[in-house]
Amino acid sequence: MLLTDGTTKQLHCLAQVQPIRDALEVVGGKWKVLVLTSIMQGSRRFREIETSIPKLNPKVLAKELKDLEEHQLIRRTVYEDDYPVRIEYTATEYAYTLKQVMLELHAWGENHRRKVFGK
Amino acid sequence: MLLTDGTTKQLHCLAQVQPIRDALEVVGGKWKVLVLTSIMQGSRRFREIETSIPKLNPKVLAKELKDLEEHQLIRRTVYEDDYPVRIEYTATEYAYTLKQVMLELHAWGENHRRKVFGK
DNA sequence: CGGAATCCAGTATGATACTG
DNA sequence: CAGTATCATACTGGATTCCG
Repeated sequence: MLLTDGTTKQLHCLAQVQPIRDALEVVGGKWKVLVLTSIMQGSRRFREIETSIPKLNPKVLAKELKDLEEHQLIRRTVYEDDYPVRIEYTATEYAYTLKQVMLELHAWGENHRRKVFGK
Repeated sequence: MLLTDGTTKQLHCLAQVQPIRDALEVVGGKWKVLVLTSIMQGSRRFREIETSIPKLNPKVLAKELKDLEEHQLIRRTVYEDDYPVRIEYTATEYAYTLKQVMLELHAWGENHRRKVFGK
């Protein structure tokens, strides 16, 4: 494709970057990765997740869980027959497709810390 | 390592996730990737970068540039001999180490859009 | 227990104008 | 041109309390 004028180039660039921004919207933010990891590591119940992550308060956790569920990364299951009703969160199969992304982020972040914050 | 008590497990989990959070802090946010990409694609001067990204205002751009420079992803060069003084931004070699991360984010984000926002 | 409701602070973002 | 100053607004994150 020929990119001779500024506008086309601009639109092209924006379109290219959009998927990256989409991905960042899903895993970005202060808590998403932490919450997801906690669930993947076996935390299932609201309180369990909450206490596994210092400084995380219930309001924020509630929102994070909703976001993650909307993006189909976790599943919320209600066990009605129990009393009091038991609710559990589990990671979906789909959540594990993030593995490569996480590995890359992890590797880069680790290296970056050494580089910028001194070894 | 034996993880028998909750605290140890919690700390372990936090430490593991920290690099990911570090990386997200660098490339996360609404504009970082856009600005960096624009520079990598050849925008060098402040105004050039600004006009290449719709809705981005100078105050925000100034901050993003500072952040990116602090993390050594871009370099700010002042050409004193010119008048008016010319200032140029270029991507560092180091910035290109983000390539794999970007590729993964891009691939996942593209797939995610198809999955969640319907094909 | 699993949240929702309320209130509040801090930061991010934005529009606009201005300066060296 | 390359920003900074100012003011306004939005969004995020947090503390606390309350409810079924």
